[in-house]
Amino acid sequence: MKNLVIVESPAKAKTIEGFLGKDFTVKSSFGHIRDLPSKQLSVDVENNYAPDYVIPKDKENVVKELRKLSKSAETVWLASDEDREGEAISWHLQEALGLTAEKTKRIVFHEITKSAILNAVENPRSINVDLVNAQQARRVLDRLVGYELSPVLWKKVKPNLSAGRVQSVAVRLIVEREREIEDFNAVSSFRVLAYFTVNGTEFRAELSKRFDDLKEAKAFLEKCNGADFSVSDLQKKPAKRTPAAPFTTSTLQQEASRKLGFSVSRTMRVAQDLYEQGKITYMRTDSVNLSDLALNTAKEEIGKLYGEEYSKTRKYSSKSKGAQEAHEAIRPTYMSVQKVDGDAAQKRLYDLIWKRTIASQMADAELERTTVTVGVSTSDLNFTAQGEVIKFDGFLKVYLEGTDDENEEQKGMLPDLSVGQQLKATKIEGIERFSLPPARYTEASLVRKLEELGIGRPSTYAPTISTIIARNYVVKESREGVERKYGYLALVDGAISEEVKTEIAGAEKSKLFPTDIGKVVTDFLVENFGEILNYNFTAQVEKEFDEIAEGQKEWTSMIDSFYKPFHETTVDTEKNSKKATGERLLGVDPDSGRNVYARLGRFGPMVQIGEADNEEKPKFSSLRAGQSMDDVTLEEALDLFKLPREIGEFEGEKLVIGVGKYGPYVRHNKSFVSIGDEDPLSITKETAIELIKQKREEAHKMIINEFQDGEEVIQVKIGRYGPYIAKGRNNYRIPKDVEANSLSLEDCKEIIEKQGDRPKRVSKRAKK
DNA sequence: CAGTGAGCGAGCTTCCGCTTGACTT
Repeated sequence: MKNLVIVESPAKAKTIEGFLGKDFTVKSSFGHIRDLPSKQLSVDVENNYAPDYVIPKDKENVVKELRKLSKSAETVWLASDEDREGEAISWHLQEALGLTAEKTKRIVFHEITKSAILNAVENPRSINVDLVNAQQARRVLDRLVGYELSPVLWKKVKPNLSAGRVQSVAVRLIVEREREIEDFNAVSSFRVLAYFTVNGTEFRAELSKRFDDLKEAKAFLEKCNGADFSVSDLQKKPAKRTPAAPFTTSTLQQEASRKLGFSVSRTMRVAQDLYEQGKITYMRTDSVNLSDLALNTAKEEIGKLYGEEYSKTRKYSSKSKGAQEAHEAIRPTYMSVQKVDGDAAQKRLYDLIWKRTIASQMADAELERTTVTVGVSTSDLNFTAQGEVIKFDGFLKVYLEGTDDENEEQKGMLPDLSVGQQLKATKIEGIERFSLPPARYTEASLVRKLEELGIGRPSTYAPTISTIIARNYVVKESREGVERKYGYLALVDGAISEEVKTEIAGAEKSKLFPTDIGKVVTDFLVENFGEILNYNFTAQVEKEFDEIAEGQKEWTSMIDSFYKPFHETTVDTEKNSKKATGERLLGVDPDSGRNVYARLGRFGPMVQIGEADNEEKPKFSSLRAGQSMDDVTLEEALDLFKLPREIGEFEGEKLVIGVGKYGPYVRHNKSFVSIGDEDPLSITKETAIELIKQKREEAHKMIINEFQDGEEVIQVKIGRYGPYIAKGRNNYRIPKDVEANSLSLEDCKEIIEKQGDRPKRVSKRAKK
């Protein structure tokens, strides 16, 4: 073999191999091939921060193969991405494969086109050690922060917690937003709207002033009664709209969330599928740049589909802070492919990417914006209305970026009007409106905020969200709003009516809420490790990484000046700070006269009666799902101690209501049945029995077939992942090509036999 | 799988960024 080319992604390897011809073998490293082992710190803080890199288990085979191939190759071309991480990947490859400088060449390209790759091969260089060192600094800093902070949390808050440069700031954003919302006081005011009809077209105008209360609004409506309305001013102004830049990872996640309702991880999964099928370019990128080839084919396509006048070639440049620009923007591989085969999600996401990319290369939309002012004969106040007419649709023909602002109103067309024209108001309304608290984060808007702060990378946005949810710092939830009353006035046909209407306020769909744990951990970290929790921390260290990359700074001395004071703080905090429990005194238990607290315990949020250092031991109870340490009342806390309770007998066995790890339940003869939304304090015996019967029926429905095999029972059942065979405590997969309904006892035994002696399924508790 | 929360102490947990599959009851 003459040439071995190593890239990061296997899909990329396949494409490039086609460009390079048969003298080149192209292989993938599947990302990083060496890393710090996760079991230990693996950074020698006594010895100039020497990192201890190892080849992880799941990369052993990759490295083995690359080592073999590189031995027989004349030249090894390291073609990982041209950013900090990519440079480090090349360096680790060189080290791990034992490559000599003579036979190794480093090449880079930003777009996967034949000319870009051939050009890269013509211009090889050697590995940029400064850039590698910047990556080592990044890696070592993250390890030191994560692996020194997390153990402090285990000691001072709760085991199994984690902290890090990225995740802890993400949680802080959510915690602080929640507190802004909690502290928010809605102010109401009266908005006045007038409806006019001209030549059969109705339009709505809003009074330039809002009134503080109903009385003022009513007084104004009384003035309007019998007044004359006329157009006092009419302004027409041309305006234009410009298309959004092509997709990056972050903007794709935001648009897929707004328009398709995809979670951040779903978007990435579907995009990965499209990428592997060669339909789109790489999906983890912070670049908005399009290759010349893409610009040209987009232009061609737009001309063909919509006409030359719709085309406008635009080059975009990134403005985001940490952008490293190793790839192109996310775009269709072939601009001429308007639709793809695949499942619905793939089709929809591709459609979004195609439209966004095409629109980014289209002409501005030209509009005419009209503002009309309507005077009132009995008042100095005016009504105004805005209308918009599209003169040339331009990119709007294809695509308009979504918005997160739920209150944005669509501007429609206004009828033809002239100054001085008399108008007749068909209706004038006074509506009480409330100011809105800041919006809670969605997954996608959190990603946007993190990107804005330069925190995290395209490959980590989705995993970061998974982590903070897995640690139970944050929950993604929908919550029902509450009914709110608002005042409403209407002036119609010379009479003013007054009403109190109701609306639903504060409803949330798939938003991120902090948990009690998230709040306690954030408060603890902000108090003790303010530097790292600072929103600018990443930006600051990034600046230093850049200096290292430019050869102006030594990476170990940068780490040293960070680590020395940081380590001292961790030691000091471990020694001197009290346990962080978020304890709150709720009041006094009337039965015992002892204090009742809400606090965070080893197993999560709980309430406690009495103190630990008292003679009488304290009593404890976990909070229930939906309850929070911040707002649980004394009464609710005392209710928690009323469980478990007996509510009667059924089939000669006791019925006991309790609340466990998986929510409220009724226990009957060793079996547990979830009671769902029923209140465990008031559920009746009849309801409980009904639920038990339902559960029995459902369990019965799961059984497709049942065989007696001597002493044992073998069942064919239908579960979440399709049909399976159950014997004793063990479950067995049914091969894909087998019809579950037609399985005989012999068939089942054969399948069980084949899958063999699997380890007996044991509960986690039993293992312990 | 429906408990636990004091104290004792062993042994466990943990980061961010680069990449894909294997596997699920």
